[in-house]
Amino acid sequence: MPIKEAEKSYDHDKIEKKVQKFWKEEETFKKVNELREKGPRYSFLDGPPYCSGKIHLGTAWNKVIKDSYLRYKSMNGFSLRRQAGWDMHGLPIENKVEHLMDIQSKQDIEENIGIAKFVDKCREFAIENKIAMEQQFDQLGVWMDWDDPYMTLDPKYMESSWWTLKRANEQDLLVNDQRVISWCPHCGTALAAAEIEYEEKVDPSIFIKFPVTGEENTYFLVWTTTPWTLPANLAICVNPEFDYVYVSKDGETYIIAENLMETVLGKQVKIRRTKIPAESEDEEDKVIEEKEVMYEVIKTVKGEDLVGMAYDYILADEIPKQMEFDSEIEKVHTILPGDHVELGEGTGLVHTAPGHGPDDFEVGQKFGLPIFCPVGEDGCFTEDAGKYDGKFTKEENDQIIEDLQAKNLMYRVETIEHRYGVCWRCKTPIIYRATKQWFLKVTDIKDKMLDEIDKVEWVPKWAGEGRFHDWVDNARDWTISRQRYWGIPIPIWECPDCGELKVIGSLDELKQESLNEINVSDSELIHRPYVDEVEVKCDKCGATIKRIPDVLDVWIDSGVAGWASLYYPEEKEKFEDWFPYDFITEGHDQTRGWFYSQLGTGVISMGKSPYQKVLMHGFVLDENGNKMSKSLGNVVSPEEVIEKYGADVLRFYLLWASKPWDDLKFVWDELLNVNKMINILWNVYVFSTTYMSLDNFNPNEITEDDIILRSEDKWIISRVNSLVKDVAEDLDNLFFHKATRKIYDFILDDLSRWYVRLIRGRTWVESDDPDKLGAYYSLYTALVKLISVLCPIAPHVSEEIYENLVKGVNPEAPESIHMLNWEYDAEAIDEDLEAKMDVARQVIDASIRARDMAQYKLRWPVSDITVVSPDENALKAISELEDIIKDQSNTKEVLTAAEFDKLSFNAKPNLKILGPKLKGDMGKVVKGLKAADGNQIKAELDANGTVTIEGIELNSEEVLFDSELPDDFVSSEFDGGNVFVNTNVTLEIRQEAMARELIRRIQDMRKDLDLDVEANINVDVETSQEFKDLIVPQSEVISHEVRANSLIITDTEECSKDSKDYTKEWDIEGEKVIISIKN
RNA sequence: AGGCUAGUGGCACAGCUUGGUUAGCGCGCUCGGCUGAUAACCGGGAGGUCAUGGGUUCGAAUCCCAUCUAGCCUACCA
Repeated sequence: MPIKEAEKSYDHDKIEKKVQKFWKEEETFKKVNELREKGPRYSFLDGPPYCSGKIHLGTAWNKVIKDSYLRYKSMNGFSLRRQAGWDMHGLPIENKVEHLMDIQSKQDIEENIGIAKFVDKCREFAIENKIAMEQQFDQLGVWMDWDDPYMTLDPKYMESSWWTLKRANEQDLLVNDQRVISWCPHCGTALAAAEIEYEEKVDPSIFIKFPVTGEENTYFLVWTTTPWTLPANLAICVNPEFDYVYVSKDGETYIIAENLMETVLGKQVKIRRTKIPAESEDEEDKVIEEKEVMYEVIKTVKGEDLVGMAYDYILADEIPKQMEFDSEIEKVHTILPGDHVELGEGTGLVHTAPGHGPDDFEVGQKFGLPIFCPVGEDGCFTEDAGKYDGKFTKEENDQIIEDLQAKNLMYRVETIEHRYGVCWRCKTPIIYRATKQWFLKVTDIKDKMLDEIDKVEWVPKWAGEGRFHDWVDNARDWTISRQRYWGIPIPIWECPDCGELKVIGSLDELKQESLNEINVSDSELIHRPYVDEVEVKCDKCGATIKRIPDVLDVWIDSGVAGWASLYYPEEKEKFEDWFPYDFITEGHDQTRGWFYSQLGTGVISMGKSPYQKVLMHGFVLDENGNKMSKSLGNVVSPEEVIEKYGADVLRFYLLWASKPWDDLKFVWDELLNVNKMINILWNVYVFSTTYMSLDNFNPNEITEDDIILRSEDKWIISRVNSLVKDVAEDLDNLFFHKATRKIYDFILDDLSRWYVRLIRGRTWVESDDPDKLGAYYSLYTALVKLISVLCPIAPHVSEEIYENLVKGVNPEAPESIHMLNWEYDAEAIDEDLEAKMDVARQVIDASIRARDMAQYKLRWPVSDITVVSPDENALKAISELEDIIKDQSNTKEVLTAAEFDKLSFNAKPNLKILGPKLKGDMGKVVKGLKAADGNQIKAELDANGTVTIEGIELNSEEVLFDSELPDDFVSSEFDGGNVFVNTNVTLEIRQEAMARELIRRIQDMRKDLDLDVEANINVDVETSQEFKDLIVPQSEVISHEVRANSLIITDTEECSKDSKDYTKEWDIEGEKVIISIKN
């Protein structure tokens, strides 16, 4: 089968659909994997995207990096595991389902809908979303094992996470503790640090007067932005090191940190200046200064002097519970020392509510304060809050302020704009609550985690060394319990009587331990609510015990993917083959997410990091550098791009536009560049197939004897092999931007703009000319190599070209381009030749530039050009590639020289030196130099170092030269020297030039007629006697170039033409020329 | 408040590791050319205080310090 002529234009939609259909029907992905089965393993783990239903450009980028890299690895012979992963549990889905089912609260779920139904809905929703996203990835041409993915809702996956918790418990890393944690009042659950986002929020900023017990009109000034925590206030902290002042103002005394006094109370002394104009000019204006003291400092004490003082609780009437504490516990409502108190904001006296702040909690524990938290899981005050019972915390801010104002305990009320934490999904501002939660004691394994980070190879380096290291270093214990429904149930059964824990590590274990009969599927059994019903026996006291009701933080779900996706430890074989992973890659948001959760659970389960190399990639931003978000309305969807330009263009663009670890500004105009590149590749392909199919070219039937390879042929073959080599290096380093930019430059510069241009003439030759076949062969080789480099990145268009170019002529060829090995021919690389070609190109560019500036048409030949360069290697390159230069510069001869001897020089005196030296004799020398032949003077100076003018000896410093080009020359610079073009038009040149002019017009007319490239024509030309004489000697050339069977050139008078022929009248260099053609 | 990253013509980027001609490329703009790859190509031109300020050096886009701006991450912003 021969090479087929390609479709004239690049239709991405048609090609990509066709290729994807081919992959599906032929199960190409599977076959490629089988092909590499025996190769060395390269293990990769897909970070599971959350099943939100829609992928965005960031997700697309992520998968494109993975896909391109893995396709490359596969071509290098590695056996891969390309299992897709899906993150399918968690609050985001619960929130969406709540929305769909119009659910308002947890109570709704538990009492009206039922957990079973709610969980079912969540499962259904997650699976629907997964399917939708699969299609989107598929459209991108991402090759992953979509049929056998790992899913966090898979019971076999989930039991692995149970095992991890069991491991944690064995190492005493699993603890239940009362602590103050972040809490989402809407979702009614604890949140981990990773689940909190920050937004600008406006909150009250109030200064409260806490009356000092037993001292009339004396107050501690305290600042807070959360009035709703005041009902839980149990103490005030001061820093024992700081100085505090007693200030008397408006009849009251305030205690405040000295450094913050003026910030809060204002300037202590105000100065008013009154100017009294002077009465006469001799006197100066009088200024009267009046000092007004706003308040007075009575005394200064150290913070530690305040410690132990008591204050009257400010909401004593509203909250009876508070007064119980007051009477029972000594430290309640007193001043306590705290090193955490700083002077950045506030008053230096910190309102302390152990139930509402992590620091406060610690202080409370230290001094034996009760952990008083009169707020329920819905964010509403409880009975303990007395007057405020049942009200939502944040909404009660105003009421509390009002109550305090009524008691005259408010010093000042303002608002403040600051960043405040919100729930990552429902955007509700979080509150701090003291609750009992389950924790992984990350603080105990932190050192090990930090060690492991150092062993991992990070790309870029700062991702691990800076960012991630910092995050882990600052990590607190990980709150893993969630008071929700759709998640992995925490496998802890706790005995209410003796407190004994039983942590179940697998489904089998659960079934064995269960006291109930189990008659539901594994998938149901391992989810709520079924697992809640399973009762087991307490190992210690024998009591029948139930599971704690919480589910796991979803970050655990994905954190355990390394072994859970391999069903370890229930299954061992695959685990041993693939764990730990050679490579993972995710966005920089995953520093605190997946990179962290895997490392934590990995150290707990395996004692090491599950990954060995990490590429941390950037974010896709809009063209202004802003994050794409629905609220800004600047989101560009991958589908939109694919529809306009296709998946290959998008894929290439994503890897080309920025360094992988930098953020990527998505700019539509830039996409056009890539689109253009692919179009040009396609044009080269069309160009190739047009001639190759015409000549029935079959590369497999060519032997060395059939072809002649010119320098440019060897050059392009060398270049393409260099490309393969260089791109491999870049891809190995994960420098996708460098790899794609090299490919881009190769297609545009080397292949299209240079090589195709060089060989254009040769493709016009008919018959099996070895020179033409040499061009075909080289072009073919270059194209096939090129697509094999391109195919990991733009897999569709490469496959399409491969199908025709390779499979079309070789039935034995692998059935997909993705089955090729990544190879290059080191022997074919000739760096010396590549360097020489660079010189030749520059010379040609320079000569064209020179002609262009002189408005000497390139179409007209010149008799010679002279390349002048001091660099011998450059001159050598030029003579070696002389034919190319001749052809492309349209010159009959290429001369080289170290110096251009046709330059004429005019000598002139160096006035700066000669002026002072000669004085009166200057005139003579000026005249003499002007009259003399500059060239002669230069020669003499070069030879002797001196020259004598009018009897005066001058040295080379004293004479300057202007160089002058002869009229017939134009010149232009290139990197290594100058090119001089001889533009003298001889008769011969004029003849050839006019022939070219004529040819150009006939070609133009052929095009008008839309003739086939190979069609023959008959041409009549009528023109003046003079013009006829110029072109007749060129008849043969003209006929050949325009494929004319006959060419009749006549004087105007003799003319008689057939009116049916296509006839056009032209003006060529002032001559009237009438051309008729017929085919 | 701390950490990380970045700031180079209108736009998007390279160069910075290892200091050294006239800071480079593409797009865009503009003027001109070419015409059998033509939705292509070639040439000329305008357009840059390399964020700012210091320092080191014979010499700084590049190294150092400080500042500003932006993005991200973090924080016990009470």
